[in-house]
Amino acid sequence: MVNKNQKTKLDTAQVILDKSLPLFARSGYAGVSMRNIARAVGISGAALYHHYPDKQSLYVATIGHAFADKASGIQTALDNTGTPEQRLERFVTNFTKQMASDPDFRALLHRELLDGDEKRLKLLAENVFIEPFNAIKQLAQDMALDCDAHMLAISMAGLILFHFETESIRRYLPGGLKKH
Amino acid sequence: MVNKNQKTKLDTAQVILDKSLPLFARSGYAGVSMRNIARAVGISGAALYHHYPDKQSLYVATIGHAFADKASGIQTALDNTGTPEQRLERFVTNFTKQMASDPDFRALLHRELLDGDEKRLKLLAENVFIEPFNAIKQLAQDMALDCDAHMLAISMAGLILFHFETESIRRYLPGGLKKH
DNA sequence: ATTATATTACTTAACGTTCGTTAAGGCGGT
DNA sequence: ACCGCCTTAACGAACGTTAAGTAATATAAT
Repeated sequence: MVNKNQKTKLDTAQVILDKSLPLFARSGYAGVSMRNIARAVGISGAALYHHYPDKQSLYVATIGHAFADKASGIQTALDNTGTPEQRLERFVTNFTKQMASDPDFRALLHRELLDGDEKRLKLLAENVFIEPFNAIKQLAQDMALDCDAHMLAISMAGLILFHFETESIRRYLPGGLKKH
Repeated sequence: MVNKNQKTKLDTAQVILDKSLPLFARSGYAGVSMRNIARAVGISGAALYHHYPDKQSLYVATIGHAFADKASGIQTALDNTGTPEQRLERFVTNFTKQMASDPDFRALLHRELLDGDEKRLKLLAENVFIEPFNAIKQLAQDMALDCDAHMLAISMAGLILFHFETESIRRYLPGGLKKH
């Protein structure tokens, strides 16, 4: 009989990923210790090494898990029904809602853009962003916009994400409160 | 006679700020040790404590110094000659050039938006960004745009900064190379 | 069915290193 | 003689990681 007990190795490994994600997102790689993560999971520090060989591997697995989750979420925002204008608006709305609902993912994304090495950035680009990126490029062509599609896609993401990134500081700049 | 020797306390304190800035920008607060900074400056670790009481104070002084520098730079990009359109284009050009020329400042800015506490963010907002922010809001009014001036100013900054932020990952997304 | 063996998932203790920080003192300029 | 600026040496704490052992479960042999 397999998995009679619920606490198999796979389960714990998943719990570790789920618990370490917000820690890494909030404090960054160097700001979170293995003992910290272990405490959040509810096991001893040494137990982490039965699931991941070292801290770096755990970190990579964590962002991999987070980005895989998001990639599937973003993909559902991409359907090809309706006029290009409708599709664009639907995508922007969905993308904005998804980013709004997950501050941890946003923080992790910004951290990776700051600190990620070539390998991780390439993985991130090819596994998460290439699909929505190409979808927006396609949209730009369908709407017969004459501007650079690459620039347009980046600009759209920037417009959305930067408003979240500056959320914490905009309270100190003159302007409104209810923006979404 | 004051300051006959070049190596006064003030000078060293400035050198410390200048040398620690790129370190903090590249690796973040927790990723840089006092001994690291000391080595970059060329003094012993203990000597740092003759200029700054602890690591946190040194970090705050570093970002304060970096942001004060940038604030004066941005201010020169704001003159009131010409039509609103000319002023806007001139400001965007200047702002973009300044951000392009200082990756360390950009990294430090993103890190502060991620990690800065209330006090530091407030300082940052009131000492660095309020002036260009208000200038853009004024521009929006002069050009009789009917959109929200607060949103517009944030969006403009986001459009510029996000392109730099994603510089490292755009190499892996289909699109051009020469963008500026 | 019972016993022996292996494996899994964890524990506490400890290792060597690096961390922020302090103590104590040297050395040149006033 | 004093003071500003620096040194080396050392402190305790926290770090990533490993060692050794335990209790429970699965597998296999009798």
